[in-house]
Amino acid sequence: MTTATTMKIRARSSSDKQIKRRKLLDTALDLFNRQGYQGTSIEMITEKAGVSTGTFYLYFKGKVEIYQLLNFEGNEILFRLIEDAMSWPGMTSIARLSAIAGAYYRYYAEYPGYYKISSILNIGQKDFRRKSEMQGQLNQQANQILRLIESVLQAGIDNGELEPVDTWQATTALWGMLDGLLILAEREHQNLIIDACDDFFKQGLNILIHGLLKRQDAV
Amino acid sequence: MTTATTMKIRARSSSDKQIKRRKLLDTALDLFNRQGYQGTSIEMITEKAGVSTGTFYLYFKGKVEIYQLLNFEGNEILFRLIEDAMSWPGMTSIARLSAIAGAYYRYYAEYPGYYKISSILNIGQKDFRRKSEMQGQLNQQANQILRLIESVLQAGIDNGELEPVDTWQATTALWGMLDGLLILAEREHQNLIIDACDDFFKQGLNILIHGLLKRQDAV
Amino acid sequence: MTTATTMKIRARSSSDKQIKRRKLLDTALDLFNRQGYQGTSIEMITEKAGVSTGTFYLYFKGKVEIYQLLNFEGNEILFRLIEDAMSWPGMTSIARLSAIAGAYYRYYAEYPGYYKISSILNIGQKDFRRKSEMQGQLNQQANQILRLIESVLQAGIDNGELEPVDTWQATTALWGMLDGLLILAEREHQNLIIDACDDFFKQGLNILIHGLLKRQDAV
Amino acid sequence: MTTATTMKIRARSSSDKQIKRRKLLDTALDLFNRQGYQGTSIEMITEKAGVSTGTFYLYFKGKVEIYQLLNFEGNEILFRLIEDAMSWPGMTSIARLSAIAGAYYRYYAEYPGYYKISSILNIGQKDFRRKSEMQGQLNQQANQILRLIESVLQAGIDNGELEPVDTWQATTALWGMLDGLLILAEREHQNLIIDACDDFFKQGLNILIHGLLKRQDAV
DNA sequence: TATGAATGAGTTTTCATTCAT
DNA sequence: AATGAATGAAAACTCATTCAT
Repeated sequence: MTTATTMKIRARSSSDKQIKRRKLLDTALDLFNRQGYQGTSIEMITEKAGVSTGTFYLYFKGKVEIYQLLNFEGNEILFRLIEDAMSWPGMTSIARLSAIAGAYYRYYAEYPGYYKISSILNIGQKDFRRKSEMQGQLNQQANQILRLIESVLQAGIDNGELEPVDTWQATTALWGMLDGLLILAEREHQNLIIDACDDFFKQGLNILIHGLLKRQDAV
Repeated sequence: MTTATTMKIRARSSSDKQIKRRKLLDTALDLFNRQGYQGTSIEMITEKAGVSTGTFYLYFKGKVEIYQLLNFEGNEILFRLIEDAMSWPGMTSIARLSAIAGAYYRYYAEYPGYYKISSILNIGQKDFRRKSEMQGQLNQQANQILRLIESVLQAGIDNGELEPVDTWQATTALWGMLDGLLILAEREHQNLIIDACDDFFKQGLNILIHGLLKRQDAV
Repeated sequence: MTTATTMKIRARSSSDKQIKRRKLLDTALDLFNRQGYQGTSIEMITEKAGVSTGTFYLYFKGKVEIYQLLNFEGNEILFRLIEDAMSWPGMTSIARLSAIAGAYYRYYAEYPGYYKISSILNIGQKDFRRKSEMQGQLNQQANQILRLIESVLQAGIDNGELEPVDTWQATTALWGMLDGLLILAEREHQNLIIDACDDFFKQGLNILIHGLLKRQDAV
Repeated sequence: MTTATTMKIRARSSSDKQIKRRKLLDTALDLFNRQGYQGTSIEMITEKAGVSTGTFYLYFKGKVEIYQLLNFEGNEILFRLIEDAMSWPGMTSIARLSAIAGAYYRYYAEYPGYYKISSILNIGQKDFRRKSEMQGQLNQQANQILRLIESVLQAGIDNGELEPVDTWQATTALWGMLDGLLILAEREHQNLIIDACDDFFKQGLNILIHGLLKRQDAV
């Protein structure tokens, strides 16, 4: 029993395990962002996290799983940010939509690592052919968010703030636009065309919301 | 003695070579769409195209090159569609914007393969670190399109149709939104939530354009 | 539970690893000798060594590295043989030169594998263009040997045994001649012309040394 | 029959063929020197020589053959140089040996391309396993040269100029030494240690010949 | 639990040679 | 005689995953 000093400490308690697991997740997130999914090997992750290759497989089924778990986490963060932004009573629907957009932007700005792996990176679809149980969960999460927005739009229509549009269409439109703005922002940012991301996003949102306001003319 | 279109024919004339080249490009496009970039091997492409491995390298420098060439082609198609859509004299700026969006939608609907490899797929960034000569061209192409839109917006502002907004911001906003809509459409389409893509896209655009029209109120 | 020397054993201890590493080095040396550098593939080495392809890369960076390591080892053996041969006190310079030659011959005779890869084989220069860190070390080793000989010649001149010739020229001459003799011996040996290599080498050396002795007439 | 202007001219006459053949040989020699044997592809040779890939195989059986033919040519040149150097009547044996060495040096200095492919470059032996008919001829040539030297030594011994040594041993010794000197010269030349190759070679030869002169003492 | 050596299928790419034209 | 498109068997190297310890 004299190995204590040099050997790596085993995760005896459940919290030790959690710490190790977290470390692996964080390291993977960082590397997926920097090197891409394909460009990140398990060995890179484990080495940087200070564990052995084999240990990785004690915590995760494989490379795909850890990637999907990170996406899951990201979606949860985003969902919570959006919920928080909408939780103040007495907001108008427009203000709520604005808050949702703001939350998405915060997610993009404050959790770029999570944002980027879901939107920018993409995996050779082959990897996902089989293990799709979690993929289902991921889609569910995305849907939850959309449903939240839809409910806000519905409320806005109900109280006369907004035009009576098809709520699901308007929801996807809104979300798609926000998404598109961020993707473009990200893309152009790298090309140094956009510097003030913040403004860029607000301006886009502004135009969009005006389009939803009542008293608009048809094309 | 007509060789017709059967395989295993030696490409003697330059047009034979063009046909073979096209076959390879088309096959690659198909596979990139189905399996992703990383998930598609040279062998898959050549086997499906009915040529040997070596032949591939007779026509292309490597996997990266064929991928970039396909992107280039896609961008060209899109650019031409947009130009065509705008080429009618006597259109209002609003109508022109509408036409641009319509062209983008047509691109998405009629050339889904091209659309998908540029927007949906993404490559392990590593592969593109070095060979960036063509990458430069690709960025230029994307820019050309944005500049086109910007000029339309500017014209709309000049003739009083549109609010005097920052044209570059509005351009990126518009494009980003269109992009985002299509991405979402694509994503949701797979989940079978959206069936009438067409309507969905039009509705989104409608909302957007109203936001740009004059006489809008500020948030 | 002694694992003995059977294959397919996991190298747990560091000495196990050393054994496996050695096995790979020895196998490579053998194959380089028999098939040449280009004619030897990694697969040949690993198959003969009883490990998988991947294992090779666990121990060496690549084919070039293992080749250079073998050259390095060979040079070290030669250097040690020469040092040993000269280490007896009270030898005349002539005797020392003779001992050096003898050591070189021993190297040729007892470590033919090492001898051959450095002198006979040659690599497609392309492979060595870049990775030259070790190549530098290899050149240094070769130089060390030449400097050793030079010092012996200098001593011989200083004590009047030898003609006062340019020591560096004489050194390279001596070494080149030894080298040439062995190369010819090797070449002819394959053609079965020379059987008594030993004598052949001694005779050559004899002639050479007489040329260096004092009291010689000029041509 | 209107293709005359643009098409490449066919080798109608036998001399046309010879010219094309020579061009291929010369180009190959140049490239083998610069890129090494493995580093030179048939395509490189044909492109530089201005013919098509297929044409190469009209003139040569393959890559190995052209390499061996070049070696053959080189040996012939060397043999003729040596013959020429010895052809003057009334030379002493010592002078003849000196002349042979000079001829070898001239070969090295004036036909470096030929010299280098035979001594410095080497081929993965695998390539030579089968096609050894020509290899036999090459060995014969080398032998011819050695026999020539042997006859000179014999004459020198017969007329009392030289010690009565074993002529074959002395021959191989002499030749091996010359060879070794040039190899070292070449090697060190690249490392910039030797600048005056000429002197270096003469000095080595000088030492050697003195060793063969009569009235030498035994070791 | 934890390790990390071992695996081997899989990938991109090269090139001597062939053969239809 | 000449072409050059086509071939396909290598080759070097990678890496997710396994499993003996």
